[in-house]
Amino acid sequence: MAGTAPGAITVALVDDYDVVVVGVATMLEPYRDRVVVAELDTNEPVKDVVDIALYDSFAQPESDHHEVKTLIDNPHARRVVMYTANFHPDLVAMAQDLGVDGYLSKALNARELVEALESVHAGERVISTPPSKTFANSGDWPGRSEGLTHRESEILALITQGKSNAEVVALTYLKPNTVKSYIRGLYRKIDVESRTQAVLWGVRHGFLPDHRRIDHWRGGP
Amino acid sequence: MAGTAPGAITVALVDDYDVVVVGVATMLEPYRDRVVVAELDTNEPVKDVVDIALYDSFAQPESDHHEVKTLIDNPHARRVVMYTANFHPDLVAMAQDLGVDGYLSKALNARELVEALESVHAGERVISTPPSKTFANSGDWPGRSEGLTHRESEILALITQGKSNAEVVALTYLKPNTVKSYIRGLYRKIDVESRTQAVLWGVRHGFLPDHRRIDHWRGGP
DNA sequence: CAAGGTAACCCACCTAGGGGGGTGTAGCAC
DNA sequence: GTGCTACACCCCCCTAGGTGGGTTACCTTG
Repeated sequence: MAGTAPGAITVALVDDYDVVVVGVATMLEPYRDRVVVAELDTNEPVKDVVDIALYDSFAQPESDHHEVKTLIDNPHARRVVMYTANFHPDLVAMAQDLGVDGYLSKALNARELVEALESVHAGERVISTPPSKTFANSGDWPGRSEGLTHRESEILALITQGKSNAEVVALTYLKPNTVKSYIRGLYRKIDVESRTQAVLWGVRHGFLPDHRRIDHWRGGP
Repeated sequence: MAGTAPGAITVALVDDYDVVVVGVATMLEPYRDRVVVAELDTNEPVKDVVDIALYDSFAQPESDHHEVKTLIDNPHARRVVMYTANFHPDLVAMAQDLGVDGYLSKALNARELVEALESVHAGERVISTPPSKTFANSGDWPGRSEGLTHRESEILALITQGKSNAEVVALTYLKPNTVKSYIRGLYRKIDVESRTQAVLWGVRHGFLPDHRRIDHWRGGP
């Protein structure tokens, strides 16, 4: 990262997909005097202590709170903030129980996100209100340029990881029929007629995780 | 390719999988004074005229005779020989109707293969007798080192190309139940529990075609 | 304001795919 | 010979996955 602004909040983006990480980083770029993305090179072990670890929930076992727990227990991150589009009550409750310092919506625009991060940094616990608006300005995700929505991409990512419908249901907190609807929709968009073909499309379009986000937070240096 | 032996038969190996091509080439290496693999760099267009194009049927639309037709029509190959493990009567008949100069079994060992190629080169039409022995000494195929049999690999390759069971049946001239048996067997061997996971295993283990074998035979220079 | 997109959900229906067993052949190794 | 494996085939059974229709609600855009 280029010259760290003195006094700026340092943030580590935690996500398995480089596109997503880069997307959020780009979104925050204009505010680099207030928020600096310190940990972008996600394949390197965590070197320094950051002010905030921003855990992006894209295509991730959202019910798997181990990862968030790992972050919270890790002294390299002073605060831990969830950054998600999913506001299922169970998820919000779980995150708060774990002790996250923020639960921020992907519907926030860059300015709002920066403000929320500053509040968290100041010691506040910030919980976004459930969104119900689109994530048009919330970074990037694989498949976006091909016309897939955030949700569709998320589900395709899970499928491309070899997950079954039942697993996708468990991970997204959606209903089985809803998951099926999304799958059908995305099949049409990417022009395939089976799950295996969708997986192949996925691996060719960056839907395989580029790394395991949490690895370098486990057993630090 | 190293120094071409004068008088040796030149052979082009036609297959989508580099491992397979390399495997056959290695098998023929000891006989380089009699048979020289001239077209190994499969991503290059066909430069010269070869004596024989050896069409390896691994994981290929075997019913799709367009490819063989393309070879036969191409002046860069003096003779066209099928090299296959599949001796379904329809396939043999089809190949002969198309006018192939040989239909050779993968069960042949290197010496036998060389002799057969020499016979073809001399003007004979050589049709191997149905094998009913294993292909232990017939080159290489993806997944071999992981303990998959030739058939299992072939079917996994087709699945990894996004084919349905019905398509695999059509392509291999096997019965639906047989295909299912193989699939179940290979799931156990590679330790997966769904088709999508098998596809992912496949892409990670070289089951995606490295190129389209027939491309450089179409519309030559 | 209407139209269009997105999100979340619902139902009934059907078949492809996967799980469990089984048969017989042949060749290879001991 | 006995055992082992590869190959090819068979049966029944069941559920995951895929298809074709919906609904409601919200927000954005023309």
